[in-house]
Amino acid sequence: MGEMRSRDDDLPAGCGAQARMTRATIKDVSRVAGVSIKTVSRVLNKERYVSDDMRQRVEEAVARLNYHPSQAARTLAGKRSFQIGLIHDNPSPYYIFNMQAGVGQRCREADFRMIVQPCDINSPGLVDDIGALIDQAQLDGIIMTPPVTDVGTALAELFRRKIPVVRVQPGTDLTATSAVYIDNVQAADDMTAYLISLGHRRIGFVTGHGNYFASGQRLTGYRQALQRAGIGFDASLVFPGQFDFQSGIAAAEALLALDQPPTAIFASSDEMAAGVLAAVHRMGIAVPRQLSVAGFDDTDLAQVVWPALTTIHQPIRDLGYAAADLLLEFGETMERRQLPHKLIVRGSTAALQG
Amino acid sequence: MGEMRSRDDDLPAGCGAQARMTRATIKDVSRVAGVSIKTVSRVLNKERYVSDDMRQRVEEAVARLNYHPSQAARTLAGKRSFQIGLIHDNPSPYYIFNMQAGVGQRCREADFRMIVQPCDINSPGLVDDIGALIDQAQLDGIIMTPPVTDVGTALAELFRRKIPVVRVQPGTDLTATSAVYIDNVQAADDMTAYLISLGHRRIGFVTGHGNYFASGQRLTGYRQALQRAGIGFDASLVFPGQFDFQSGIAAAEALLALDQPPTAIFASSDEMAAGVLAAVHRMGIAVPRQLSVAGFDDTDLAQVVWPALTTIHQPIRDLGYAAADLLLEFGETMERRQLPHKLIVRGSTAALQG
DNA sequence: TTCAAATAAGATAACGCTGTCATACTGCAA
DNA sequence: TTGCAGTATGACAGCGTTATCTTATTTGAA
Repeated sequence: MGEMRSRDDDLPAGCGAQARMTRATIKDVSRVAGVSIKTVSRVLNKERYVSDDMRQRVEEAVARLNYHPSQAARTLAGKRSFQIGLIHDNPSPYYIFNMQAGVGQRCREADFRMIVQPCDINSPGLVDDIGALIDQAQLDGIIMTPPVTDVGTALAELFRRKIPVVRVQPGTDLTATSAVYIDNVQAADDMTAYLISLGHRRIGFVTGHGNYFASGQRLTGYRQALQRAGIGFDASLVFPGQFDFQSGIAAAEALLALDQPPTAIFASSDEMAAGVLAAVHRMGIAVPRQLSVAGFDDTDLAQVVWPALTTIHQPIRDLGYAAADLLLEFGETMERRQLPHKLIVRGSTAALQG
Repeated sequence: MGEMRSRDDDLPAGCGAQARMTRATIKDVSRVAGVSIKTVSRVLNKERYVSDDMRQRVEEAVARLNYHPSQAARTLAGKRSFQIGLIHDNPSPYYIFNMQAGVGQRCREADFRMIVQPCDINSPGLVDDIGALIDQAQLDGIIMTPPVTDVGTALAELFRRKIPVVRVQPGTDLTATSAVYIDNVQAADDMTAYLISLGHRRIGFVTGHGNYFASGQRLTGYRQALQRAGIGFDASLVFPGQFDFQSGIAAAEALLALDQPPTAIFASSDEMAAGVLAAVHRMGIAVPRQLSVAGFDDTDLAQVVWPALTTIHQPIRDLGYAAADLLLEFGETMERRQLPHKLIVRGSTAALQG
């Protein structure tokens, strides 16, 4: 493997003090501003005890030289790296994209950098990989998304290293770290109650993947709403899915083959709801006239299928922003933040036809 | 703003040589292995002129101490940072997710790290942001995706810094940097020819966003196939889209309102094809019986709408992998790599009904 | 043999910052 | 007037690596 070639091979030979284009350093800034290196450092780090005069001179020099501090040098010399890690094992582009967008925005505001690390919760090397990441990058904090949030060995490793952690929608050890989350139980309850309000009594439910605690929480919400409405729980109306499109197809086929098929199907992800729609289209069943379909998440997908999905909006980007915010504002101090979900009504649900 | 709290505040007081949990350094390794620091460095960097004996002793010590070199120290001391940047201004989660996956995989193989930097091509600060990123992180190379690929000022800045660059699907200055790409003209030609082979003569075309050169290339391919088949080009069949869902809806409404509506619509993105499907469903037109619809990209979307889209598979993940590969293998040396696309036939297209 | 080149290892100086300590100058209460 | 807290600046030693130079030792061709 050749790897990268050196970049400084084209110097005009034989010229000692040639004006090489080289990055400005803090030393250059201090010289131009006529102050000490330490004073420049103070200004850069917004420390106290710097006179306005100094601050201004430094800032001018920084601007003039277009100086940007070396991340590496700061990390090496200081106790902080200004980097946080986002660890995920999530196959959904939509989820990851928005999570990154939220975390990334908060990082940018604080001049932090986000290091994204995909992983595999079934890999035996998971814990080592996380440890290596923290060691190598000297991370100041970690954000985890489900289902990595609930891998005990990984959590233990993080505690061992005493690194601040924020988990998004954790399922276990709820009080062990800071966390941001939505109320999945209430959200599923809301959707189920909405379907009931449309007159539906037999409501199919497609669960999510067993690795995700949210799956169980959503099922709980579904049962809770049924109970409140005095509708008996019928286990045959619950189909175990995996959050994916194929699960939705399988669920629709199974549920609609029942003797008493449901008049509405609530899938606990938009992907699965899209699967339900596809299967149902193939069978020639009209949505929402003959069957109401609801999803969960409000991904891009929800607006792109036909008919557009009634679903629960999960503020993924905001969750990411909040997670980073907790990390940057509170560090090790435990803090929890619940964000609001929202029922979004679109064309895939309708009142039960007489 | 409190920012992160210090992490070393919980030392049991009054204990000098307390066994603080602290990262192993190269010095520790050298001591344990009984060799010099430099020899450890040589082994770590796979340099020549190290005896097998030494190598083994060092490797054992590394494993025993669970040592991971400090990224920061390496970057500061060396000429390389083992980091490359991925710069994008792309709103598509699917595209970004897969691009990151490809680049990320190649990086992992080479023990490099990927820094993802979203940007805004219309922001006046674009060039400065890119410069700051390179300075701060001391990047060894840059990968750019469309449409940032074709921002002249940004390119100029990269040249000024003499940093290796690989562009994905560039539209301008084709020979200025290394590049990976697919043959958009041929791909659109393939799809158009396929539709023609199904008997279609009036084929609507929905173009992509003007910022992307691929948009024009796909239109060229469409015209090329028509011409070869002896079908006259009808400008009224071409609808200007923006690559998004709404464009597809608008396109379908416009094209199907023509006196002589098309029997097939080729949208140059899956999103737009999904929009066409949605509009068409609403109008009660059956796909593919009454109208064939084709997309481009083969995103997740293509298999999740109904009917599933006939589309061109664009190997986004592979493009990312190839881009990183070019960067790591060739550095500044110019290199180009064209990847194959593939026509994927699914349920949204059918032979023209007599 | 004999000496240059290839091989193998170490000592030590950077790299560009931050932390710590020292220094000096301000007030302002005693 | 003294002194002491608060304010403002600088000198200098690291941080954990790699680069450069130096010092053996071995190899191989003349």
